Amino acid sequence: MELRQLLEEKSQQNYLIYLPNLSIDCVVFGFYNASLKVLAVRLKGQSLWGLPGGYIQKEEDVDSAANRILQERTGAANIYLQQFRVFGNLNRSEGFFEGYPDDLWHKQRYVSIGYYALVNFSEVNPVMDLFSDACEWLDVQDLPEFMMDHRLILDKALSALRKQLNYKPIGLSLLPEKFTMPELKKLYEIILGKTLNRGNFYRKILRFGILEKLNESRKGGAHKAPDLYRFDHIRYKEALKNGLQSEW
Amino acid sequence: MELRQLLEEKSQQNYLIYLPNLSIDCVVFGFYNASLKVLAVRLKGQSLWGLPGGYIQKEEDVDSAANRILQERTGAANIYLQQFRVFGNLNRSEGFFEGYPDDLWHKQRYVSIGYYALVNFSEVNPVMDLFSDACEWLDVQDLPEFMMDHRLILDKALSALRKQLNYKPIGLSLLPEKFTMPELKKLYEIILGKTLNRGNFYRKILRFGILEKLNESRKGGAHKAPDLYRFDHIRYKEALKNGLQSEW
DNA sequence: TCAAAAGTGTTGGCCCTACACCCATGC
DNA sequence: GCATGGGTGTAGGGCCAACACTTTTGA
Repeated sequence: MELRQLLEEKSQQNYLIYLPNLSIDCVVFGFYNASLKVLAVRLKGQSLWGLPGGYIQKEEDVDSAANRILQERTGAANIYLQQFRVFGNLNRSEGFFEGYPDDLWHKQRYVSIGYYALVNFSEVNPVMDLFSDACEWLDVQDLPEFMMDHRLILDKALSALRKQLNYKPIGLSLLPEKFTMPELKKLYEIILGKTLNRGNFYRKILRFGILEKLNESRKGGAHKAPDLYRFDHIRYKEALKNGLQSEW
Repeated sequence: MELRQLLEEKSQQNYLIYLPNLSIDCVVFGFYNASLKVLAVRLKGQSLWGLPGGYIQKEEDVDSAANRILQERTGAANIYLQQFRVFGNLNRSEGFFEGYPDDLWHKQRYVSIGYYALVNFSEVNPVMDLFSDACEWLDVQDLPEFMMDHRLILDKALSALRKQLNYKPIGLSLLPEKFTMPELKKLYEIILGKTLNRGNFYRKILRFGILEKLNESRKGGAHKAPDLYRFDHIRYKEALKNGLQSEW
């Protein structure tokens, strides 16, 4: 079915179910093949990509709404989800639904609450919905054009994530159960957008005391087999709560 | 006039002017008499205090709305204003307008966008509005009970501010033009909730390179007269943009 | 002259940088 | 063996905490 017809059919119903003028946009990060990925959707018949998003039910907490929206898209529950910013400029979706009737639900002015999520790539199955004809992982290093201000939202999410590296551990939600130091280092490097010194990274990460070294190594690749680690979940959660870095 | 009558009169009008279900709450910090203050209002005939807040006009950016609301309350423009979090729980104002008609504007479910502001205490004149019978500075160390979830919002603002100390300079908006090191140290101590070592604080702050030492001292107090400093605005703004502390 | 506050000096330890050096592996 | 990447060692500098010392002021 065509997008226009679908939107107009849903429009009336949405006014009854959801809070008006409010939306949620999710920036879902995954890590795969030594690169950072973002979940993106493409509306039927459109060329531009967008972030997965949705609306808040009239009788639903905002955080619950974000969780629900994410679960619909990924099939995964209990995802690490972090509200990071509100996008409330008047003109942020200007002209996007031009030609559609003015009372169309989707043509409202939206104040959007931005969340970012960190997920284990292999546990996620991107799910399309009625309005989209694509829901895929895109590489953060090589992004196509996005609709409305979704590229801005993505950039702000990345910079919020980058800030978080300075006082919280990361990786438990993004990496598989077992991983190597070079993989963890690569993750940091991609988020930060710069290369790090190997030895110094090893020592700094180990000093955090959130890693457990396993008696195994990742065989099979060329060259020396790197040691495998996993996170100590208890210490990791403590570090999440108490913060890592030097404070006043 | 009584609160109820006032609210009911404004109610209809508000539906025309503002976006429904959305509000803004401002945590306005000031520094005076060696203690941290917060601007609070009290609704007519109510015992509990609340944060100054307001609504977003249908044709207004969210950030502009926050600025407008603050200017109405403080008379000051160009205030340092920072969005820090959305409060979107369903039950956050539960029962507050019990007994009022269900279609009252103020009885809606609100998703509130939290901002904190840093202002120069002496440049602010707290302004009451129609609905309140008090608008005052309260001491952060000695707070009364607040309505709804406003105490939570205040606490989250403080902790956001505390986090900001780790990567941004502070003080330009809170202190007078000229100030002493003990005053700046006191400001940090109050925000952080702990005492700092004098010598180490001096050196660390000076190393930031955002202070200019003046050839004056604050005479008049007992004991040795402390040197006066002021911020180098150019370097201060650079530090605000680039961040201060150690990063990856 | 004395107490209290402001300002400066000093010491040891830790972390950070940079780089060098080994080790393991596939070709 | 050799190139490549993984893991560890090390030397120098800077920041940090803690504490001691000096200076300045009003009473």
